[in-house]
Amino acid sequence: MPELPAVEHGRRLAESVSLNQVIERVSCRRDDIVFEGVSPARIRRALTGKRVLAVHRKGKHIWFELDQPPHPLFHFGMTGSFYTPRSEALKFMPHPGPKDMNWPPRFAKIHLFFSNGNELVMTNKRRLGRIRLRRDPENEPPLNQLGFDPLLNLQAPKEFVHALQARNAVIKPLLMNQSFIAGIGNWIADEVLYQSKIKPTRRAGSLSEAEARLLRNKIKHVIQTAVKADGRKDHFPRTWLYHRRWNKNSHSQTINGKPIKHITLAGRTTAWVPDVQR
DNA sequence: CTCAGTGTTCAGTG
DNA sequence: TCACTGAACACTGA
Repeated sequence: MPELPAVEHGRRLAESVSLNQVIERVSCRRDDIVFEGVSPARIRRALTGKRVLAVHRKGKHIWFELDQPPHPLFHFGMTGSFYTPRSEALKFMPHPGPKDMNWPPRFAKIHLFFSNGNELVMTNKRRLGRIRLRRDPENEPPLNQLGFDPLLNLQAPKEFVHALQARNAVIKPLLMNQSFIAGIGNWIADEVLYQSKIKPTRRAGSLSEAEARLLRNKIKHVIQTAVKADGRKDHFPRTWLYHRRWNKNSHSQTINGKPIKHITLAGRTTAWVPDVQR
């Protein structure tokens, strides 16, 4: 599910059920991939009886600030999500068991029970997500390796222009480089380049100041708009490439009738519009 | 049966 | 150090 807007949606959901609550019970099974070697016993010991003081996000990472370390960090990978018993999205979650048994959802990796009766589950279908424990999350990997978060700390235009001009990298992979900017993934990179009229194979250092400024503003615009849509992608503006990028047949086109081309960059499918992007 | 996918990391190369 | 590529991870759904 997750680039920055979807992760922020998850953060808000988690905050809404857990803020100032005590974690009364933790249910999880051993999973040495998702829990990165942390045993169920250690997770339970770290979380049970602790109070949630805040739920933070940087880039695509979420972490709970507890009243006592270590603090849990969550990364969704490509297929992770938070759910509560009242999540709308649960209706679309298939479950192999009898009907009306969609709680906890399929692929649940950790299930938290709070003192106010609320519950929160993190699912992870493909197991590319991670749940970690850190004593000082912001000053340890992976959080301290992240670049600036474009929702919380977007660079000033001048700084951003200079940061781009200092790089020889291809612009699209650079936008997805989490140590440069934290939170942009495949579809947002394509969207902001399309809206900025910049060809995804351009070198960052080749952008004019005007292009770099426009790109910065589109990053801000796309992310803020997607965050406001709060998980409802059908609320994204109809002009966005997003709605049409997945159709990979040779006739796919934008809302204005411009052909959409698909190439591979940095191992990822890249949708772009040659008539618009230079 | 094959393959791509809203992600990340690591090894190998230049 | 920087930059790029490909493979690996893991598994569902088209």
